[in-house]
Formats: sequence, C-alpha cells, structure tokens
Amino acid sequence: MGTREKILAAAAEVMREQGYARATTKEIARAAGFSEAALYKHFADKTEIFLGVMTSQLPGLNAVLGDLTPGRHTVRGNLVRITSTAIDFYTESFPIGASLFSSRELLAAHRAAIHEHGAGPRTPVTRLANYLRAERDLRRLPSTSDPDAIATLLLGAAFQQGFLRHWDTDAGDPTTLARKLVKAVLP
Amino acid sequence: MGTREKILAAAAEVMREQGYARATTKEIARAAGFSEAALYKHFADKTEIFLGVMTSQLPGLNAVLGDLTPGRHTVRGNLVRITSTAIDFYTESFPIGASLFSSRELLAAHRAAIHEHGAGPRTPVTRLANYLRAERDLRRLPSTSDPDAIATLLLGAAFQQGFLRHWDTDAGDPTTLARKLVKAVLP
DNA sequence: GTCTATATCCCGATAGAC
DNA sequence: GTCTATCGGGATATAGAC
Repeated sequence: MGTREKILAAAAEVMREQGYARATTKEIARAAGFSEAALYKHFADKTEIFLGVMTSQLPGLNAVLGDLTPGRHTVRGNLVRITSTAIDFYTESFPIGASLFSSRELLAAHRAAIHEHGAGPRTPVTRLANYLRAERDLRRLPSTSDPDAIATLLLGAAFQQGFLRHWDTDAGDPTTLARKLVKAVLP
Repeated sequence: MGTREKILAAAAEVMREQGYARATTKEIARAAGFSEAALYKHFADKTEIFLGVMTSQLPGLNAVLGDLTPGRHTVRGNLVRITSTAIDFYTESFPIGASLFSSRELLAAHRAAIHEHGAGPRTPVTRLANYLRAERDLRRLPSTSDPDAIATLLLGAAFQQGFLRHWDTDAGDPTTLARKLVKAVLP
C-alpha cells in the first residue's frame, strides 16, 4: 500500500471514529505514520484528501447492485439482500457523508467531483428502480407496482437506519429488518 | 425576544446556511447583533449553544403527529400528510442534524440532553407505528399489514429525501412524492 | 448585560534541509 | 519523498471597563 493509500485509509478511520472536526491534518498524519508535510506532497489541500476518502474508501453499494440480474433468484430474496447491504453501507458511510454539511464549500466540491463520474447519491435508487422495472416486465412483479416508489422506500429506510444505528447501538439484525420491510412493499 | 433567543435563532440560521464549520462564535454574534462576549454571558460554551439550537429551533414533527386521530379522515390521507410534512421537516433539519457527526462529544452531549426529555430520533417512527396499529384495530387497515414496517419505510424515505433535496435543488413536490409512496405501502 | 481588547491555542499550509 | 520547524490566521473563551 503506497503512501497515498495509507493517508486515505488513515483519514477515513479518523473521520469515522472521531468525527470531521477532529480529523485534522495533524491527526491524520499521526494515524498514517507520516508527518503533516508528507500529506501535502500527495494532496493539494485538505479538501482533496476528503474527496479521496469519499471516492475510494467508502464501501460500494453499486457493486452489489451490479449483481442484480432480472429473472434470477426470487425478487423478494434479491430485495432483501439489497436492503440489508444498503443498511450496512449507509451505517458505515453516514458519519463521513454527514461531514459534507460541515461547510458549503465541501458540499459543493464533492458534488462537482462526483458529478464528473456521472454518479451521485440518487444512483442506487435509480438502479434499483430499473431492476424492478425489468422484473415487472418479466411478470415477476404485479403490473400495478411502482418501481420508483419501492426503491425509494427501501433505500430510504436503509438510509435512515444508517443514522439510527449510530444513535442506538442496540439496533437489530439488518437482514431481519430487511425481510420485514420487503414484505411490506411486496404484496 | 430576549437576547438568549436572538442568539439561538441567529445560530440556527448560520448553521443552516453556512454549515457547522462556518458557524463560529464570531459569525453567530454578528448575525445576532451582539458581541462574542455576550454569547458567553448566556451560554457556558459553544456546545450549549448548539444544544439550544437542536432543542428549541428545529420545527416540530411531533406536533403534526399529535394531530393524528385514529378513525378520523382516511388512513391514506393521514399518511400522505404525515409523509409530506416529514419530508419538509427532515429537509430543514438535515444540515443541523448532520453537524452532530462533527465530533463525538457533540453527539454524546446531544444524546444525553434529549434522553432527559424522553424523546429521540426514533420517536416519530414509534408514534406513527402506534397510530397505524390503532387503525388496524379499527379494521381500517388489513390485519396482515405491518405498522412498524410501514412507519419505518415512509419516514425513512422522507429522511433520505431531506438529504437528497440538499443535493438536487430540483426535487419534486413533497406531496406528490408522498402520494406515490403511500400508494406503494397501502394495498 | 454588553462592550472592547486580549489571551491562548491549534489549524492548514509552506520552507528548506536531507 | 519525508522530515523538522515555523508562519499566518482564526478559533474559543476570558478580563475588565462601563
């Protein structure tokens, strides 16, 4: 693992554990085992470090969404798996994502950065809705069901769980909850 | 409005508009029309100001939930109104709520403060679920429906919308979305 | 109660040696 | 590429006059 990667991993760890306010260059450097000056040989400024964390250190929800193949397994099973994974994903990324609201500049910089990748926080919802539309076309979902609404509901609930799990540490098993939620949207 | 209230209102405004990082004592004092020293005559420290904002300046979702009376109006109409209000509520409070993740101390302090009031971020979900249980007992909901799941889905989706609306400013009308979501969870 | 002025600290970022 | 040392600035919080 190169210096750059070590710095990003350390930054992600500090942000998760201590919050953005404590994620100072000094603290990141200490956690990475380098001097502060070394950070600035690999990144232009602190915002660039933060953007690097967002794009490379957060676990991928998209990878799991990519495995979704219409017609394979059961729709219900696929939705449970996606919802459960989404709960874990949002739980992990919530503290770092929330840091975006520390400053308008950070939010704007991040928006610009990921806009270049053509992705965004709505992407998972869109992809899940597209999958559901395909299943509906295959007659594996009633023609009356609303793919967009179902995707919004399931991933929205997963998103909020990501927040709530930092509040109550004693939240239940993601899969158990996912099963209940899916049952409520699939007739 | 007393000095204390002016300070809290100014602090809330700055946090919403500029983010927590820019919500410095200097900036809050300027927005409130006082000196920085005046802040410390009314609050012990900056954390106390933040806690005051959280408890007194955020709009109440609970007030609307209190208006819910099982058996009155239609279940569908009630759910649309709650969901739509929740979208607005979460949109307004998201930037300030996200600031909680700036530091572990802030999160811990806030948790302790609202624990005394016996409330928390799960309260709206619980109250909505209780309302739905009552409607189910009145046979206005199928006996097979899951009140907890429906409440989690609707308020979860509203919560995520609160975030997404800060990303895309061009999000649709809350009521229109609320109607689609409610339709998907009510058979 | 509110002000001006200041103390103290620590942040992000850079200079320059090796 | 990495270090030590340091700068300029701005943060929270306080002292003391009115």
